[in-house]
Amino acid sequence: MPKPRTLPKIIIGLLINKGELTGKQMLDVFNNDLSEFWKVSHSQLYPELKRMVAEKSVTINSSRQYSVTNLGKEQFDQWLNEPITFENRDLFALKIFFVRDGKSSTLVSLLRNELAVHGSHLEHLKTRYDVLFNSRSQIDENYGHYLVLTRAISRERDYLVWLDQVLLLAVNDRMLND
Amino acid sequence: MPKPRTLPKIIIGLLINKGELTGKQMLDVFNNDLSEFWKVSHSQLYPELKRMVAEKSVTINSSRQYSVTNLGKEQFDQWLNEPITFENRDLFALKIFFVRDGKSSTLVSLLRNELAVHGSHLEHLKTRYDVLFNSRSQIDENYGHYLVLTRAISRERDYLVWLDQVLLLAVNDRMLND
DNA sequence: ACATGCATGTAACCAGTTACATGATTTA
DNA sequence: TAAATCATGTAACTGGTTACATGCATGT
Repeated sequence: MPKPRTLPKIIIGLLINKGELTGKQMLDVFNNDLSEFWKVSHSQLYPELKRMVAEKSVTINSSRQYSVTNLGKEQFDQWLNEPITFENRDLFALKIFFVRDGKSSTLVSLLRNELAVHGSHLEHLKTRYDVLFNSRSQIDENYGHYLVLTRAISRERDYLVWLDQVLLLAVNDRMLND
Repeated sequence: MPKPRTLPKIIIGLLINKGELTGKQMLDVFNNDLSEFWKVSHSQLYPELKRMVAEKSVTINSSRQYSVTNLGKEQFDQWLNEPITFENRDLFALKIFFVRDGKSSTLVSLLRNELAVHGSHLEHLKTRYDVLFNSRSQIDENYGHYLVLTRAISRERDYLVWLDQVLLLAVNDRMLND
């Protein structure tokens, strides 16, 4: 089966958060707010919007502004709740981008899942490091490989710290407002 | 003009570092050593290898092992020395993967360039943060956006620290052996 | 010799880019 | 109203994926 399309979901997410938007306004969000994690060119966006109008997940009004339909909202909710696996992991940044409420339960479960996925990934990387680079000569003889592996480990460590912080905040906020 | 193909360069880089390799052996390197930064499926690799044989950047022997030609080496050297810009930045991890010598001048200049590129990118992100999120309400009202921006900033900070460390080591090693 | 598993090969399809083309709006 | 700029639209191409197909080895 073909892999699920994520661009439509992002478009709907934007419309849910920001209301009516033109294509250009969406492009601005993509290029300013989301560009670290997702890129969209206008030649990709406009045909996609046409398709989505045809599929009735969005509507377009006379001044070329798009709005999300109930069908679109359902599709988005379903997408948001699909579990993120290691292979899908790039979807995480997109999904949290659409979180409006810092103490939403969706955010907490997204964070917990992400922590689990990347925690075990870091373990895997550390194991590989111990196997491959436990002596100076192994490092010297595969220096490039050593570099990219240390980079990956450092990156994952930093990511986990960040995830932990955000999760802690979210959980505290939820407790305070119970 | 079409965007330059990088897969052939990676293949040549592997062959330069490891000598004769079969397709399967290359796939193993991709999936074990390089998977954090580049993915290749076998159905992409084999046709590419055929193309490269036709273009005479590699040769194949009777036991299906590939070797790099002088032409291939030239192409690789040229690619390695092409400057990396902000748009190209994902090439950095690939290029350093092929660095054999921890005190090579190529490594040092790659690192310096990467520091410059990501240093200014971090500045840009921090500026955006200051503009967008200087009050609690701005954070609360765009929490998802706040999250991805803090994530990007943290990631860049960690990356710069790592780059600094590696550069320091490389420079020290070069001085000691002068 | 055949069965099983692994390596290699190929074809159809899709997402995303580049390049080009048209509409619309602003400004001189 | 001409020109210029910006927004929208479209077509061709390509890198990469999925799915399917063939070769080749190894063990029984």
